[in-house]
Amino acid sequence: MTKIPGETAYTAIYRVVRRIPAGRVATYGAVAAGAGLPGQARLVGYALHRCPQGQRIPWQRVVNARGMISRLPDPDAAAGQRVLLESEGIEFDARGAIDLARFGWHDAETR
DNA sequence: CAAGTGACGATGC
DNA sequence: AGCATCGCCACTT
Repeated sequence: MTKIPGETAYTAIYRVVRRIPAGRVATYGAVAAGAGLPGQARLVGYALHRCPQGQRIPWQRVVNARGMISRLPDPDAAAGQRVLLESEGIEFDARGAIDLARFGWHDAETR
């Protein structure tokens, strides 16, 4: 991952999230690692929390380590995210979790 | 400038 | 197995 001086961790995170292909999901930790911030999963969540719509970040493809959707004080938003992911081909189990072993995305280049 | 907070994760109990 | 706590870092008040 090319480290650009002056770039905040946020931008790096957004870039990684944007690289997540449809039909795949990445965990906060994986995104953090890909962004050059190993162990800083919180920063990823924080960055996505701001939800920069101007960059159209597919934040819905980022889930926690259990493959479940976090945040969601809004049950409506949760359902929307789930449906959106399902429409991309992602399958949820009875617990509402995603099988990371099959849908978990791992950066092949880790640039 | 100091303290609090947060879409998480790992560990302890 | 489920809950409580600490750690990590950036941003807000």
